[in-house]
Amino acid sequence: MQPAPPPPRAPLALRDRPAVTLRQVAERAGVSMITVSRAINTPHQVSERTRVRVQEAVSSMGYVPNLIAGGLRSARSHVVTALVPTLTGPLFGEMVQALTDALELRGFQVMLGQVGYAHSREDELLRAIVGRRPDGIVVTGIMHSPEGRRMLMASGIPVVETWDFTDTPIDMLVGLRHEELGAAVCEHLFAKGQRRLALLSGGDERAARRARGFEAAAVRLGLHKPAVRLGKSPTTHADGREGLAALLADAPDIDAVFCSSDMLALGVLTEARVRGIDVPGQLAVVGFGDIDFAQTVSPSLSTVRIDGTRMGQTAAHLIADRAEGKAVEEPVVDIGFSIIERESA
Amino acid sequence: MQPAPPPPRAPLALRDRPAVTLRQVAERAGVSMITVSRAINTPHQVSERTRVRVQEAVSSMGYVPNLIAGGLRSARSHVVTALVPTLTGPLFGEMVQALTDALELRGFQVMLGQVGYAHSREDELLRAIVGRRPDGIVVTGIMHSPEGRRMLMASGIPVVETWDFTDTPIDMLVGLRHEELGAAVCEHLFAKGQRRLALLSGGDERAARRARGFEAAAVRLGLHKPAVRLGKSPTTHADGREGLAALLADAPDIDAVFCSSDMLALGVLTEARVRGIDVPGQLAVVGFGDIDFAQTVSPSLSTVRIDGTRMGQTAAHLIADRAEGKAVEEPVVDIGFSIIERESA
DNA sequence: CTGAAAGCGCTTACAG
DNA sequence: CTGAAAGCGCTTACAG
Repeated sequence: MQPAPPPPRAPLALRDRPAVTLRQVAERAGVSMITVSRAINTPHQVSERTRVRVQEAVSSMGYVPNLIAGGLRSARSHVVTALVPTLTGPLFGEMVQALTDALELRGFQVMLGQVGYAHSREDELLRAIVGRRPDGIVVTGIMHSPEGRRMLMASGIPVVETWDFTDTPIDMLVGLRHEELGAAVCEHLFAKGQRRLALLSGGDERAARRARGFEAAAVRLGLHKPAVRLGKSPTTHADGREGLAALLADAPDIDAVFCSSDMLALGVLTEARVRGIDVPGQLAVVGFGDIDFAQTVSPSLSTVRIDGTRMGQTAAHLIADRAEGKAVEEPVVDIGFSIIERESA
Repeated sequence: MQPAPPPPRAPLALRDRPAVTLRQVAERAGVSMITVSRAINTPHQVSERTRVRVQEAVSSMGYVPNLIAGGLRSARSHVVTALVPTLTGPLFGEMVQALTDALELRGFQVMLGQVGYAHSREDELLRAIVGRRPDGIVVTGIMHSPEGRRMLMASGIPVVETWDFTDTPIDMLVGLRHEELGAAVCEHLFAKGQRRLALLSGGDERAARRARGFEAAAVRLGLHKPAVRLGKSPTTHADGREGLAALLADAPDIDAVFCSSDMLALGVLTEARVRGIDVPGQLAVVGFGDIDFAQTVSPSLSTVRIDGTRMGQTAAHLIADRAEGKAVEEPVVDIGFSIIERESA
C-alpha cells in the first residue's frame, strides 16, 4: 500500500472544519461522553430524558460517530471485506449481493476489494486489508500464495474461501468441485448423443479445473480427446466467435462445445448462426454461469448454474458466527451445481 | 448433484492469538515504538543498522501494522470509498478499475460499497461510510437526498459525484449531460432517415434523463412523439425482448428504438430476428454503454460510449489532490460521450 | 538518528 | 441510571 514517496500531508485546517466529536456532543447535552455513547449504541441503558437530550444534540450538531475510533477500542470493526476478481462479470454479483444483505441483517457492512484476475498484487492488497482488521474476509476462489495464506492464518481473522474447493482451506469454505462439474457436463453431452466434443475456455484457474474434469470424463467414456482452445479471463463475446472459428478450423467435425462462460457461449452462438451452423442440430453448446440472457437468447442456452445466493448467505453466516464467537458446526460446505438444460444442448 | 462429504479441516495452529503489535516488535528489536514506526514508514529517517534489525523482527513475527490505529492518530486513512449501484452491470467496471489503479499509484486503497438502485438505504450506508472517515468518497450518480448531501458536506471529506451532471454538486464532479446524449441519439437517427422513433428504457434516473432529451429532440425535429416503454433497472435481455414486443403491439410502424442499455438492445435484436424483422433495414437499434458484445454481435450494435477510464482517472486525481491539500483547478468536468455507429443504426 | 510523552475518538471495566 | 479513568495501537510534536 504505502509506496516510497512520503505523501505530502494535508494541513488539517484545509478540511472545512474538523468533524464533530463525542466530547462536543457531551458538552452540549450536559452529560458525560460515555452517556452519549450509551444513548446512541444501547439506548435502553439510559433514561428517556437523557436519551432525548442527547438525540437533540446529535442531530443539531450533525454528529456522525467515528466508527474507526470505536472499533479500535472494542476490537470489532463490523466490517467484512470481500475480495472479488473483477467487477466486469455478472457472475459474482449475485453472491456479493446475498453476502451483503445477510451480513447487514447481522450488523456488518461489506466492503469490496478488487483483485483482478492477476495474482501479482494480491499479497499487497491483502496486507492493506488485514491491516484494517476487518471482522471477516471473504475470498473469491482459493488463496494459493503461501505468503497470503500465512498472513491470513496469522491474522486470526475469520476467512471464508468461496467458488472453489480444496482439502486445505485456510479457515472456512463454501464452494464447489469444478472437476466434477466439467465431468458432469461431458456426461450430459454424451447422453445427448454428442461424440466429438470441444472445449472453449478462459484462463482462470477454476475454468482450467472444469476443463480437466471434462477431458478426463471424455477419456473415461471412450470418446476422442476433446478439441481444446484456451484463452484468457475475463472472457468476451469476441473470444467466443474467434474461438469457434479456430476450433472448426482445427476440427471441423466437432458436434458439441463446452464454454467456460455464458458470454463465450453467446459468442459461439453468434458465430454459428453467421456460418449457418444449426444449434443444437449440428452443434450443441453449453455455457457456464446462467447469467441474464441465457434463458432468453435464441436458441436458449444450456448452461451450468451455481447458486450464488446460497453461497453468499452461507458465507455470511459462517463469518458472522465466527466473529460473534459462536461455534461453527460445518465450516466446509460444498454447494454443488446444476446443469440447466435448454435448447442449445 | 450430491455434494461429497467434507474433508477434515486444516489445523489452525496460528489462529486465535491476538495480532502482533508495534510494541512487541519494538521489544524484540530492542528499540522504541516510534523507531519501528519510522523504519517501516519513513526508512530514510533511520540508520541502516536499525532498519535491518527492525525488518528482521517484523518478518519473523509476521507483523502487519494496524492501519486503523495509525489512521486514527494521523487523520489520514488512505482509503477512498466508491459507492456503486450494482455489481451486476459491466457499465461501472471500467470506471472503478481506472479509479482503483490511479489511486493506488497515489497511495490510496479503494473500497467499494454497494448501494443498489434503490435509494432507501442510501443514507444508512452513507452514515456507515462517513463514520469510517475515508480520505475521499466517489459517488455514482448525483446525490439527491438532502440528509445525505448535508452529511457529506458537513463531513469535510472530499467528494466526487460521477456519471451525471448538476449545477449544484456537493463538492466535485466528473460526469456528462444525459439529456444532451438523448438528444444526440435522436438527431443521429433522424439523420439516418428514421422517422417513427421508439424508446425502451430502464427506470433509473440517468436513463430517464436520456429519455427526456430524446423525446424533446423528436418534438423539435417535428417528429411524432416517440413510442415509449419504461421498465426498471437493472435492465435485462428478457426486458429487451418483451419491450420490443410491447412497442410493436402499440405502434407497429416504428422504425427505430433507442435502448437505455446494451443488454436491452441485445434483447431487442434477438426479438427482431425471431420475428423476421430486418435490422437495420426495417428497424434501427441503438444501445447504451458499448459493452463487450456490442461490437461483435450480428448485426453489430450501434451504441453510445462513455469513457469510463477517463472518468475514473479524473475522479482519482481530484480526490487525491484534495486529500493532499493541493488546489483543484477544475472541480467540475464534463467528459461527454460518443455515438458509436455500427450496423444496427 | 532516537525516544518519552501526549493524544487521535472512542469503548471497556469499574465504581457509585 | 451515570461517570472518571484507563486503554485500543498507532503517530505527532517535541526534545535531545
